[in-house]
Amino acid sequence: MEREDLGALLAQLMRRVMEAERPILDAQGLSMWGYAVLSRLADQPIQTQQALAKAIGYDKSRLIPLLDTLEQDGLLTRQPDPTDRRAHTIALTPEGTARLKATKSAIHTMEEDLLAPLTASQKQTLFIALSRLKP
Amino acid sequence: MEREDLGALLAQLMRRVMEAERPILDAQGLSMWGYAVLSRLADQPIQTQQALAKAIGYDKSRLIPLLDTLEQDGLLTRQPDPTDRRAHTIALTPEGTARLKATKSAIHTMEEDLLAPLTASQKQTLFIALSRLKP
DNA sequence: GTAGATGATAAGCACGCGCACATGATTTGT
DNA sequence: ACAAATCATGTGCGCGTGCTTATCATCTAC
Repeated sequence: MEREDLGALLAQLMRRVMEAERPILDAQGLSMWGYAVLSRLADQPIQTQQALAKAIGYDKSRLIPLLDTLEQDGLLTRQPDPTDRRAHTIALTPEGTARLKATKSAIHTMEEDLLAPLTASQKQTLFIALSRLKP
Repeated sequence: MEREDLGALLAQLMRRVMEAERPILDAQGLSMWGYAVLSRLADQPIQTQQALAKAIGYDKSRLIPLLDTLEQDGLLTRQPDPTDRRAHTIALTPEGTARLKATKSAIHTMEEDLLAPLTASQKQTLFIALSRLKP
C-alpha cells in the first residue's frame, strides 16, 4: 500500500488553511505577509530587516513596501538604530500588538475548528512533528 | 504558552519539501504539476479534464497546455471518449507509469530522509492527521 | 584611511498563477 | 426540437513572486 506524497498532503492542507485564514485577515486589514511580519516581530527581537525577510521567507526587496504600509497603518515603527546607523530598529506599536493578538486569536479559533477531526493526542503529535521538521 | 500557527508551520515545511523535490523532478524531466497529474491519473480513473484540474487544485485553462506537453513526452494519451464525444479519456502510457514510479520512489526516499527526526509512531500519526484533514 | 562588506531602498524583468471570458462541439432537460 | 448546461480549448488581464542590479549611507578590516 502506497502512502500519499507528503508534499501533496501538505499542499492540500495548506490550501484549506489559507482559504480559512483569508476572511479573518481581511477582517483585520492584514495581508498574509503582514501577519507573518507582525508574528515574527512579536516572537523575538530581530536585528535587521533582511533577517526579518529571511525569517519569514519573504523577498527582502518586497519587504520594504510591506513595512511601509504596516508603518502607515500604525502597527509598527522604524527607528534608526543608534548602534548602527545603517540599520533600522523595528518595533510593534501597542496597536500593532493588539491587532496581532486579535488576529492570532481568531486564527487559532479557526484552526481548532479545522483540527476538530483529530484527537487531542493526534493534534499534539501533529504540532510536535511539524515543529521538529520545519528546519 | 502560545503554540505556533499551523499555517506558518505548514508553509515552512512545504518550502523544505519543495526545495528537496525540485532536483528530483528536474532529473526526471517533470514539473511539479506534471507530477501531480501523473500521480492523480495513476491513483484512480478520472472522468473529465476539469475533474482532474479540480482534483489536483490546478487551473483548468492552464491544464490544457500541461497535458499537451505530457502527451508530447509520451507519458499519457488523450482519446476521444466514446460515451461522450465532448470529453477526452486520459490514460497513462507504460512510459508514463514507469516515469511516475521512478519519480515517486525517489521522492519517497527523500521524504524518509527528511522525516528521519521523527519516530515511526510520530511519522504514522503525521500522515494519518494530514490525510484526515486534507479534504 | 582606504577598500570592501553590509544595510535600506528603488526599479525592472520574466514567470506562474487565478480568473474571467469566448468559442465550438455535444449532451441533457423539458 | 430547442434552450441550457457541459466539455475542451484558447486568450488576455492583473497580481504577486523571486531575482537582479543600482544607489547611497555607514560600518569593518587591514
